[in-house]
Amino acid sequence: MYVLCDCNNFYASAERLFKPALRGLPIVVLSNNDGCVIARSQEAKDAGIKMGDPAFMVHDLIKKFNIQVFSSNYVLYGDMSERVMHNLSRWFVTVIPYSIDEAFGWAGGIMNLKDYAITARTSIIKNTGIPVSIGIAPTKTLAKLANKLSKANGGTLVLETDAEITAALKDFPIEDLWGIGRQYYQKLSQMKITTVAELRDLPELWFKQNMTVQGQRMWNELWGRPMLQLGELPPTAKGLSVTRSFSGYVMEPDILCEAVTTYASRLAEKLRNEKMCCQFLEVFLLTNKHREDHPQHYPKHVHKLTIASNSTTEIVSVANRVARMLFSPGIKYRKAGVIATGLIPEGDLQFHLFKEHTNNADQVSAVIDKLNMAYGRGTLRMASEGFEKKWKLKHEYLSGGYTTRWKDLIKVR
DNA sequence: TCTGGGGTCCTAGGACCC
DNA sequence: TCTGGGGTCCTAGGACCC
Repeated sequence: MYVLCDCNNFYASAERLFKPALRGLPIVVLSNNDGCVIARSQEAKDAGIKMGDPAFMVHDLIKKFNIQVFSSNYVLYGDMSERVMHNLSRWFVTVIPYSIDEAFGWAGGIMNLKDYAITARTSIIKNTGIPVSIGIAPTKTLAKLANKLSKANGGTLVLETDAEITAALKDFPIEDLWGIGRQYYQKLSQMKITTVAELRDLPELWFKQNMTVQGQRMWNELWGRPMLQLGELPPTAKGLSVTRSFSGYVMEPDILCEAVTTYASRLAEKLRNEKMCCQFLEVFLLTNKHREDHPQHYPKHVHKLTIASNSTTEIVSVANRVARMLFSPGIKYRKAGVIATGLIPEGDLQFHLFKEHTNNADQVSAVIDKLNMAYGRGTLRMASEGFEKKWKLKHEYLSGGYTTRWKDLIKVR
């Protein structure tokens, strides 16, 4: 049986955990740049704040209901996530994180699954302070569905028999099903299909023809036939990227390069963290797609590295060159990104037949990592990242690093 | 004025090969 | 009058996830 455990209102729950005075008050967490709402406590949902609402458009609601606003604090969420995952793996075997706030797992050979799920949930909540929900079923798709239903069922739900599964599908709205997004929802609505029970009764061929093989897999999973494996540990990423919006518009190549340098060096750090090198480096620029009155420009270029690399100096110099080439004067840029693909493990590096390989660049990177590990990120960095950082993200409502920074430790007394 | 960031998988179509 | 069949690789775009 597949298990899906997820954290309820994760970011909002994590913020509230370290500010107990906020218990019962509505909370929202904003995306990077304080752009839009990406997490809400139950109270904020009740107040009418929707997922993805731009912050400036819900300003009045925030005032009216005294909603507490936070910028996203990924250091805090990442650390809390690890704690939840760790606790979860004490109860279920092969726990595979699916996102920052949920994980799949396997439950085999357990006598009374329903009681077991309740005990596991209680323990995880007690140890982490984060409320979680647990769904268990014969396939991943059904486990996701059970998880969603569990929230109105005291936080756990086990679907074991065919009768239980059929009953669960009966009133389950298709738009809440894993794998049904906006487009498929619209298409199905036009066919007057509204519940998963109705969906499951369509012929298999329909899924293949209208929703590719992914839809076909979903259909089988709904009938209790597992098509999706738990996955490997750790799942090896296909690509890594760092992309950010600017706080304002960028129109000068030098400023743009400061930002791209910063993203590129973060990317190099991420690669080294994963012990991977990239063979390709893509750089892209973006204008504000919400403004129809501005000329739009979204150039991109993929550069093939002669030798795969994860060194800060190399990645930064390539990214900078490409960014300068893509830049076009008179355009108001809003966002830029650097993407590493063609990842290979550090150990499998293929050197150049005719070029001598020196590891100077790698030594520089090693020194950067060592100093930044000891004294904090950004202690040693590339000068081309600039000093003023006018383009830098907004983070007006950032909470503390309660679990990762000594000076932010909560004082009990 | 102000609208996130990081991913995955799949398909169609074009360019090319013999 | 009538112009094949079997591939590969790459890119763009569309759908989805949290």
